[in-house]
Amino acid sequence: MGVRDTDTTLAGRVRSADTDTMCPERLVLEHVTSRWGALVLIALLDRSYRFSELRREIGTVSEKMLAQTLQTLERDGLVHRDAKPVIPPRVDYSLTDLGREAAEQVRALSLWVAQRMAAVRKAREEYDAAKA
Amino acid sequence: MGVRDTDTTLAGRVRSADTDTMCPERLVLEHVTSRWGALVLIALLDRSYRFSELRREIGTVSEKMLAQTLQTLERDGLVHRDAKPVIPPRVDYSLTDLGREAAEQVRALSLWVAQRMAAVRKAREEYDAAKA
DNA sequence: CAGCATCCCCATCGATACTG
DNA sequence: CAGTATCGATGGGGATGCTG
Repeated sequence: MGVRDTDTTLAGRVRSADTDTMCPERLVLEHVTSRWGALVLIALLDRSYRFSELRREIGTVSEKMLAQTLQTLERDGLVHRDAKPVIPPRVDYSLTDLGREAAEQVRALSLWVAQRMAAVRKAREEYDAAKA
Repeated sequence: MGVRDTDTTLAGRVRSADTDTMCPERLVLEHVTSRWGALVLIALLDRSYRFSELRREIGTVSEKMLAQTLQTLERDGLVHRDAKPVIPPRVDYSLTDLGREAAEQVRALSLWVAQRMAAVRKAREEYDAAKA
């Protein structure tokens, strides 16, 4: 998940020039369904979180990826960042109205996957069996 | 994403997947929201497609990635592959009932993104302006 | 036509160290 | 506490060539 779209590398220029394959809608879809993006959005549906709280809640995300994910979601207007001017620093993250809409969609999709997981597993077994 | 009673949120599920790569739910979510997976599912909502038709319809997908995507979706029980024993080969791809459910979720998410794209763009401009 | 096999680049992500 | 900076390896995926 790229934080900046103004990247001047060769790959970046090629990609941003190719609006057919990497349309902006696709990028947003990627931001909300990406590994950490989805987990962050779903977590924030419950309540707001501080940075480290979120990190513990998700459990396996690196500091770097969490920061990057939150910045991307904030830039898209899905997450609100509230940095309080205190020592030690305290930053609260919450969903915007837009972000709540996105998070609910993502949660619905996640719940669907969970509900249908048994069917998927069965399909896989049959597929693998038919191959052998 | 599945919620076990002993673990109300996300951390435990991801953590328990450390033995492998990630939890199976996450993998399925990735299959249906991946770049080519989402496009394939949405295309197949309209009608069944032959391999090359699908390739032209999506426009920028490589042969390799389309084949790979279709196999993954077929293995998950979302896509049905109908290979007719004729020369030259003819293979039709269509959605299973399970796949149709997934495709509708993905389409809903895509439509939401499209609808809210203006708001996202505005949020980005404000974010970028505030940074400069 | 509908793929599979191979090579290889480089973007993504984890790990580590550092800072206000 | 809440990040930023840097580096290395891992693997996704495009390009190409071949097959039934």
